[in-house]
Amino acid sequence: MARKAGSHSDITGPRIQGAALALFARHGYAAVSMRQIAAEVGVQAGAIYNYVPHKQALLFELMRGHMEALLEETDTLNGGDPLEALDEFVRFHIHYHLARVDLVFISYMELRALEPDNFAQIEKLRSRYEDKLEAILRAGQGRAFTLEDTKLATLALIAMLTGVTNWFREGGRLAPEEVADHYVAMARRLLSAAA
Amino acid sequence: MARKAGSHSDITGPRIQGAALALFARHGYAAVSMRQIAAEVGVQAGAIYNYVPHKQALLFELMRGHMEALLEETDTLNGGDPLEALDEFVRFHIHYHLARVDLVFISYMELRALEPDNFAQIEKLRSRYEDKLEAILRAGQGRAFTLEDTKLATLALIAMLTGVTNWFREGGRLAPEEVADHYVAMARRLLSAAA
DNA sequence: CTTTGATTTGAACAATCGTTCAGATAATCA
DNA sequence: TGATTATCTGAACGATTGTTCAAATCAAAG
Repeated sequence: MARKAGSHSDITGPRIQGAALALFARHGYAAVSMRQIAAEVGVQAGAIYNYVPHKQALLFELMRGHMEALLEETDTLNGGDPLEALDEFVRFHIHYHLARVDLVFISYMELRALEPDNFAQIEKLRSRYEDKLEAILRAGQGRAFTLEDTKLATLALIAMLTGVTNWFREGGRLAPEEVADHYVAMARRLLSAAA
Repeated sequence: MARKAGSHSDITGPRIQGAALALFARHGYAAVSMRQIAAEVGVQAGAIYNYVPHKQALLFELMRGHMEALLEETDTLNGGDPLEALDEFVRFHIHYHLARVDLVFISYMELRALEPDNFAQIEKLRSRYEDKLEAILRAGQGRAFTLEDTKLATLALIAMLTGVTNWFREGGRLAPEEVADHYVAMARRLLSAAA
């Protein structure tokens, strides 16, 4: 037996990525074998190497794709005055992250598994995202917002917002929209923003 | 060669735990081998099994010890009125966690690596800790604090506080005491607490 | 100084790891 | 239809995994 009926790279390629994503999120990069990923797709381990040069690239491409899509999306945010920009950012962050819990999860948890060069690339993208929020806070500092330490507030806010992916469950007590509403309110309070 | 000069379980035991902690934190549980841990201690892999029945127990005992020590410490907090209790909790959390970044890190990151029974045990301990903060918020709800959703505020607060272990660096811009001051202020604002 | 018990080595185990590749089959194109 | 290309299998590779255990050596006790 060799090539399988109906086989096509446009189908198998994405399925490999999807299986890797799900398995990495559930068990961790190091704990998942190429054979497990292949089995999930219904293929032999060797077939994966038609799509990816090695296991590390499988992880790196997932992260890079996620971070770059995230940055691209944030570029479409309008902005307006600092208070409006904050609300918009918080709302976007919550919705975007809740729709991609697995990607968010591995992009944070598996940083250790990246080789140094790859790690540096991802870190650069991550800090570019943080900078966007920091710019909003800095623009409103002393006027729309009251904060002693902008950098610290940025980090605290991001941690608070991203933490939502840890406990949120589809079909739980709150819908994503309600969660976003609450976090907008909490973010405003955290920054002593005018109502 | 067999038993080594100066060997004693009171020394080797803790060193194995320490090496496991450091390596798990840096590379992740699944990515660390028993031989790496042994090498760090200066011993052969087989020697570890005089102290631990298997690799999983090495991780589990680290987590359990951490969570139980954490809970025991929080029992010594005085309390007072809700606002005082909040300040005290925040300050304790920051200091305690900053002094044990590796333990905090693995207790959060390696939950996936726990077998179901062990996971359930750790989760129970973790939720007991969260309950303590939630009780403080609930005690002050509508009076000392203004919050629409106590459970959500608890989770947001914990995420914000624990996030500090991700970026804090010894010898950085802020000392732990200053970090704690800022987080106390931010926590108060998040809950719209009276100054 | 002898005996007992604690501690470690070093080799071995079956299983699994990431990765390679020649050969086989299916899809596609002429 | 026949030739070409894309896709996958299945076996193999050396390395590494967690774990076990008899034998060896050291520490402690009598």
